[in-house]
Amino acid sequence: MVLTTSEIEKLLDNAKLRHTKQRTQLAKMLFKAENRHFTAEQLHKEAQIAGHTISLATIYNTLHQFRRAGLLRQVIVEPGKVYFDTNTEPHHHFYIEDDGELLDVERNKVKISTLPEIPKDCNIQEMDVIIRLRKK
Amino acid sequence: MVLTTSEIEKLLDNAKLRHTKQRTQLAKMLFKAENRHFTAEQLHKEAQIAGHTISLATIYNTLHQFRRAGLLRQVIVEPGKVYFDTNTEPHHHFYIEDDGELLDVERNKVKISTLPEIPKDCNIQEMDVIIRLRKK
DNA sequence: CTGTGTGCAAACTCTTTGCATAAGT
DNA sequence: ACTTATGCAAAGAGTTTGCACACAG
Repeated sequence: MVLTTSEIEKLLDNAKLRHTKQRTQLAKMLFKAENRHFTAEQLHKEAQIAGHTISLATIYNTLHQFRRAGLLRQVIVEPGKVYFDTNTEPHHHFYIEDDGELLDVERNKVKISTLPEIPKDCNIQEMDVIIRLRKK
Repeated sequence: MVLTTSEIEKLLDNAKLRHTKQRTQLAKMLFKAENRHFTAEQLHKEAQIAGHTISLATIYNTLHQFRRAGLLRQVIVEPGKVYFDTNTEPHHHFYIEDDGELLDVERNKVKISTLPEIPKDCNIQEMDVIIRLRKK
């Protein structure tokens, strides 16, 4: 996203979320830089290293609030671990299994020319393409 | 798969797994019918309804043994839940979010004409396409 | 017999929840 | 003041593991 501090404040306003210390700190960590992928645990560690006081529970709460506000997306690539992605545009992923790293793949880099017939009475909600990689 | 009892016995032989009561019962539940998708929990319930005596731990152990033997595949579509799939051919999935149901999509029904550049020093391990559906 | 498999319960990991306290507006 | 957010610890879901006993070869 790469937003400025004042843009981040607008983001919170739009989401009708109070500008608390923790929320603002997390928002800055997430949206001041390029798109990123992370787990709650990773973000927690990172916040602590940055010297912020924030509990893991608050990280989870905040991430879900951001997700509901459309600022984050969940990516499921491994059992028992939820990744979050600051890129909310439709796109795909590389997943490097060796070290659990997620990389964005722009949507137009994967051309899907044929789609299967969708079961009647269903709508497509989303389409995930995960290309699993192993290091040589 | 739709195998006969004797084919299932060969399956276990090839995987170098003893023909124990529980293992054989599970193998029959899984491979005597068409391809299916299920969680360990679901399979456990089903086994109990069928009157089999088998613990959840043994279900997990057996599923992982089958997976190592290449008889099953894992599919990750939801946080905190692992689905298994008896279809080990490369293929894709519909996931009906409303009721947690997985459906196979044959590989040739999804034509991918362009692929992104793979990071150097990596190989494609697998490619998952999950089409998430919602009921109207 | 010998070694592997099984069931149970306990442990573990990740995530969510309840509740008292703290902070925002 | 009033309301919402936070932190902690406890609870929860799904899965894995350790160990004594049971069973297959």
